[in-house]
Amino acid sequence: MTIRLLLADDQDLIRGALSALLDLEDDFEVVASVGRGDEVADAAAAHRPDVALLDIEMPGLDGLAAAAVLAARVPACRVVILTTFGRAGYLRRAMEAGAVGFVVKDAPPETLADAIRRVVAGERVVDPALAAATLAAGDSPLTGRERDVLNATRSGAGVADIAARLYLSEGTVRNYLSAAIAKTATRNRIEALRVADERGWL
Amino acid sequence: MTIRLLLADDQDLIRGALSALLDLEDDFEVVASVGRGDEVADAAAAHRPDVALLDIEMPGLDGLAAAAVLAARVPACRVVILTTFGRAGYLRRAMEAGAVGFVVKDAPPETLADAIRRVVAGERVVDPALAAATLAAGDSPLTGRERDVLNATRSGAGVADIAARLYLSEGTVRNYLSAAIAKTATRNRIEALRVADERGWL
DNA sequence: ACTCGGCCATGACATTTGTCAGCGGGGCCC
DNA sequence: GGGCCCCGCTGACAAATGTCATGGCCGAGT
Repeated sequence: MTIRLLLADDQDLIRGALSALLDLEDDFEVVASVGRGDEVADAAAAHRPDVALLDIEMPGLDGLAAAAVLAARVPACRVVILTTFGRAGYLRRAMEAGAVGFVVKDAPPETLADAIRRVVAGERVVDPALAAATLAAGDSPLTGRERDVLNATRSGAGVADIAARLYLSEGTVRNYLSAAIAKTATRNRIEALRVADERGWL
Repeated sequence: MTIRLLLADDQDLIRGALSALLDLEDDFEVVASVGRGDEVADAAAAHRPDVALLDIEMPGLDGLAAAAVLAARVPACRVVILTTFGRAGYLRRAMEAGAVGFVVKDAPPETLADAIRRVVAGERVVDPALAAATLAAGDSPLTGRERDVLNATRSGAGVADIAARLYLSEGTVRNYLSAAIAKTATRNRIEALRVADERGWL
């Protein structure tokens, strides 16, 4: 019985290469391959893969969101997240989105095939080290608004810009920023953003 | 006549996948595969590849530096940079380092094989759009110190920290930062860092 | 009913950051 | 020698940022 796969990654070359790699295995068949998150669900509905391999960074819809849509629309299809970054927050969010596997791109090549087979067998597959890190990072102490404001900081915008974009007063924005800085135990917004990012508190 | 290839990418899975992809071509043979920049030159010396495919982000030595070393130690080996980011500065630096090809990872899969063959034939291969962007970005107007200070900003450190790290007065640091902000036509250090990054002014 | 927490805001304050003008020293090139 | 530019510094000022106290409005839980 061959395992039908869907591949989603925004980098064409990587997608092609992964496809080539997976095709080397006799029991795998790549039945669909897309480059945007918002094409995942349609492709899965059309081709009925057993497993969807989703990258996180994708245009349209990120892999985590795509996983959630997929779980709702094509529940028979198991989701494995395949990403560059073994960030704690990604893993947590992937699990919440219904993924059953999580593989980082610097794992040895056999890992992927192995993970796919185990997922099909009903197991959950996660790198143990990453799982530990995720637990260590704990839940995000940031409130929704604090997250919003921190995220808006990413572009380098000033308080005024953020306030405008979020329809808040400037003072409020500064307050949230201050709270975020306190909770991350840093000394300014950019450090706060960096550690919140690392901890997956986004 | 088969073309001998060396593959350097820090992500095992990607390296394996690319290897699989390239092996599909009858005239290619992957003779070496490494995961660190500082292993490139030795591997090339040992296996005498015709073409080295180097990723930029690598531990030990980045792909650009590795290209320079390779050009000096194994001049017969042509260098193709294979990277995620089609950033103007990368291309410029790649060319300065002696690379003859530059392929981005979201190019269509055939592009890579094509680029390799053309490089072997003596051509230079660069995405035209990227080449144009690189010319548009122009040479860096930043002075050495301005670069240093901007780079130190990356971690999110404040003026005082940067001054300490660079053995400068705080006022001087602020002046350089101000100059960098002016030259990038932005409004604060973090925007300045972002655009300088994009333009390859590092 | 009461409390707690998130949300949004204000005002006041200290600190940091960005800008500007100006100084001296050195290297390079005409 | 005289320009020119980079380097490094200072001092002064305006603007942005971070902190704190305080208040009101909600919804969820006890």
